[in-house]
Amino acid sequence: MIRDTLTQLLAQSITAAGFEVPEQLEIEPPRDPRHGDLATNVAMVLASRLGQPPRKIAEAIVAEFPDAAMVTGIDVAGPGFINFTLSPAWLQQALARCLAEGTRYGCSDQGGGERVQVEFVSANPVGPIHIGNARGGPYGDVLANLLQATGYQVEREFYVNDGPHNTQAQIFGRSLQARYRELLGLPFEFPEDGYRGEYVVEMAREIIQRDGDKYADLPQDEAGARKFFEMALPEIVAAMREDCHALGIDFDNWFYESQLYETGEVQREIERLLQKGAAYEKDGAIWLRTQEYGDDQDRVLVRADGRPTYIASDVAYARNKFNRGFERAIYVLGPDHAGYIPRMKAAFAAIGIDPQRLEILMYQNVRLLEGGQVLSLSKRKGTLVTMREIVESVGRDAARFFLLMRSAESHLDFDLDLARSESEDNPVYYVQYAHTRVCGIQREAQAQGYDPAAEADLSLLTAPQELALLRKLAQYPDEVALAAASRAPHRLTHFSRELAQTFHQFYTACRVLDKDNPSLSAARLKLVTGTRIVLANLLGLLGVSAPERM
RNA sequence: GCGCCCGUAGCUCAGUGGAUAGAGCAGCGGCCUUCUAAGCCGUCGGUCGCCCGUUCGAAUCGGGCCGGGCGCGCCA
Repeated sequence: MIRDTLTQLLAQSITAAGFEVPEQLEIEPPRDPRHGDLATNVAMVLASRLGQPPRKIAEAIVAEFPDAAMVTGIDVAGPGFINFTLSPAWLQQALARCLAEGTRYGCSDQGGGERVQVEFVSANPVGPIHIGNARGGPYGDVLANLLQATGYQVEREFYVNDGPHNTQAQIFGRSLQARYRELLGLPFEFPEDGYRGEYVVEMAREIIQRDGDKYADLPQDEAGARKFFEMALPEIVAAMREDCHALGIDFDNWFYESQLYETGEVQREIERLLQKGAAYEKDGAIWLRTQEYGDDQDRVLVRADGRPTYIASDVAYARNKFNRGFERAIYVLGPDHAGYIPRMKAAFAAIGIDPQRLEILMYQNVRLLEGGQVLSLSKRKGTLVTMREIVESVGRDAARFFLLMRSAESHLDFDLDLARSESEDNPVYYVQYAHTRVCGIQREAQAQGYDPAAEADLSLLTAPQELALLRKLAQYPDEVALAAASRAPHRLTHFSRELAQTFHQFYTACRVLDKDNPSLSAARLKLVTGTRIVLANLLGLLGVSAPERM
């Protein structure tokens, strides 16, 4: 990559100028493109250590900088920045590389084949996936795509909280049983904090259609509720799978919490913790010493009535993940799990899992806007907006793009009207339209008899808009690497808009197919093909379609 | 009360300790005889919530305050 090569050359010239190379040598694209393609602050860093004027140091370094074909200009600017301008020759070479690598352009092997599991969505199996969980879907999915593209072996996992002691499953089972009895005209009691969504009534109706009043005699207690939950579970999981699929998300593995109980892993983990002294008994319950590892208090592992809490199965689950050979486990969690993070980190430290191998990423809430109003959502009233409804309302492409536009730690306003609008305002169309225009040019070129495989003289690409587009294409691999490393899929949506904009500007300024200038046309066609490759790769990472016509 | 996240243009948000803080939308004014105008160009718009500190340099790091969101169960 550009940066690596330049970093080496820079280090050489720093040494040649008689300075010590700082351990962190930073070369970054400056915010203002007028300051060149890449810039370093190394002279200022050295200046404060040596007590010399930064510009003087910068000039000494620049004087030692070897001639390199890739760089056309090196300037000392501002307080002491060294700015590099990449030569058109280098940019043209980057395009050649892009054309050669095709769908692989932008990929790297920095992950070194490390096995990573990304667990995301993992909504409680008590109903459809709603918008609160939905944001984690595209986020986890695109993060997984990014890691794959940068050389990791990635597995996507959905954790199904169907454990026998899950309180939410209990409440859901009781709600379903109540609806079932209600429909049959039997006496029933609807739980106070029960699930009031219409889907629960429909599920009860389906059970009656299938099995009639077969379950009328089941007691209205924990066991009865559990039975109803288990009856509904396959259907709920199937629906969640379909909902995710509709958003373009397909998990490699659906892991069931109940499995951890069936295999005895939860029990074994509890015993191991007691033996190690990481857990202790108090007030009839078993507590995990998470406070020693930074939690604000110890946490109950096993309730006084003998039933383990979710922490017990989560700890067993974490060990299970690493036993399956993953070197790194990434958790993508919603904002309601904020308090869970220190707790789980402490728990994992207590069981001896290297916290370095465990990453917990959190995203913030989504607010839905429609007609300029914030939609108020309530689980109690059953007015949750589901992921399925979003996809059906705005389409998969817009749903994914909009959910990915903001950084995860920032609250997200999802404007349904804007996402639905097939207009210039919609950023998804802006990007897709660039791809469509590329395809239009290629169609026209084919009709006019251009040979897409023909050699072209890329050195003819020197117009400002051509160079700007070349720069953008050359920048792409660094951008993918950065988005992956900083776990920031939203960078891709921003980059895709920038690339689309640069292309639209090129399109407006530079006529590609010109009968009077066949060699320039051939070169521009290569640039257009490169743009198509990067747009398609980018949209592919985002899981958004790249249409040939709109 | 404690913890996590956020506070940047009228709105929604980018911004890796660097240079004159950016984009989209909204507003105003232009551009279709040519590969799709779902596009392009110009213009207006800022005490980066406030204060103090660290630094050669702070929207960015630290402390304190103010404002908003979320979380603080032997629920998950």
